[in-house]
Amino acid sequence: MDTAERLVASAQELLWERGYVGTSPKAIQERAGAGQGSMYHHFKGKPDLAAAAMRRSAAQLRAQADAQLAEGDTAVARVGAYLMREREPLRGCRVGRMAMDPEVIASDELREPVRDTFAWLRGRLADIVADGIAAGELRPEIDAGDTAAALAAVVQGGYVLARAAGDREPFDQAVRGALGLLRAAATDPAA
Amino acid sequence: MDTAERLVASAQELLWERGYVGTSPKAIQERAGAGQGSMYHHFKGKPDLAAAAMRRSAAQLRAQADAQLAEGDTAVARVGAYLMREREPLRGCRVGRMAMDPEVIASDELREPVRDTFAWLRGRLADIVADGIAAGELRPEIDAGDTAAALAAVVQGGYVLARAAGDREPFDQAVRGALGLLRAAATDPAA
DNA sequence: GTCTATATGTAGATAGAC
DNA sequence: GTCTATCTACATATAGAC
Repeated sequence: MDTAERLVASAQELLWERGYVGTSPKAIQERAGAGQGSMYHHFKGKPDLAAAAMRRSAAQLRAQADAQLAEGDTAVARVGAYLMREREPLRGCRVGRMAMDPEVIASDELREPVRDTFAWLRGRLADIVADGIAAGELRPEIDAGDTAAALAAVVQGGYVLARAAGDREPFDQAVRGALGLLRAAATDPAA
Repeated sequence: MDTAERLVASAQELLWERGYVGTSPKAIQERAGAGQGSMYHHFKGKPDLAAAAMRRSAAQLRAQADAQLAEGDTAVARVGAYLMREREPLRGCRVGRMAMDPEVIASDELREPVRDTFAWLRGRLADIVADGIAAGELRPEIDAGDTAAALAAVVQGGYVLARAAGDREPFDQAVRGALGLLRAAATDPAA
């Protein structure tokens, strides 16, 4: 891995752990084993490096989610594969975390990967729920877009609950609870 | 409002907007119209003032939620009153936001009000869902604790989605979606 | 490409006068 | 109780040598 790659990887880790405001160029350099001059040679400054790191994290998260959402043959199974995937709730979401940062939200360039990631995720989930309704698996009373937003929100909010508790259990409860509610919305809840 | 109160109120606002790491003592003083010496006279330092501000915000949030959760006579109505209450999704949750801050999570004193707030909220929601199941309003297949965690998570995650999008709509979709799923878990979904 | 030197501002606090 | 002075460290760069 060359220096520029190490800087991006270090920035990804630190942004995940400490957010944008809490991450200094110096800390990134130290973690990457690179000097000041080196960082400013490869990147224009902190916002530039952070944007590269966030685009990378967003792409990785999307690839991961894409694989999980393809697992299973029913809507409930596919959503379940996404919800129940192995996570580290106490670390939070490396993309969602950025949405709470005022400087990220204030900058179009920094907010873009975050916005696109969740817009894409909600769209994918909405398609799966809509397919489930069309196939007669899910009750037609539920709205596909609203349900998709709720499912995406449960994961993001689960991170908040787990970190607040200092314990992963609330996260696990939240995703189990969401899946339980989705099963209740099936035309045959016993399935 | 005396100086100490103004300092706490200013700290509450800034912690909400910028988080713990992003809030400086100087910024708090300026917003409160107080000098350095004044702040260090009333509080031991930034962590001490922040802890006071967070306890205040936690108490206010809890009082608000307590009122909403008492509205209505069925479980679905009470949860609905809580979910659909007027909020400002783009500002995020002033308590939940703190859970993403590494320095808050690392300090027992700072994390305490956040932990207690969500433990209390999940408990209240779980009681309401359990009552709904006991009354025959909600299907017994759903777990009260898991469902409560999912409902609390939807609100917190809704903030993330709205801020990511730069638009309140995903928040509104998420709470509507959660309520729709809860209605589907009613023994009489048409009600 | 990487290094060291330098610069300006802020973070977070202490000391002591008033 | 509040003010001003002072302090050490860090944030975020730029300049120019190697």
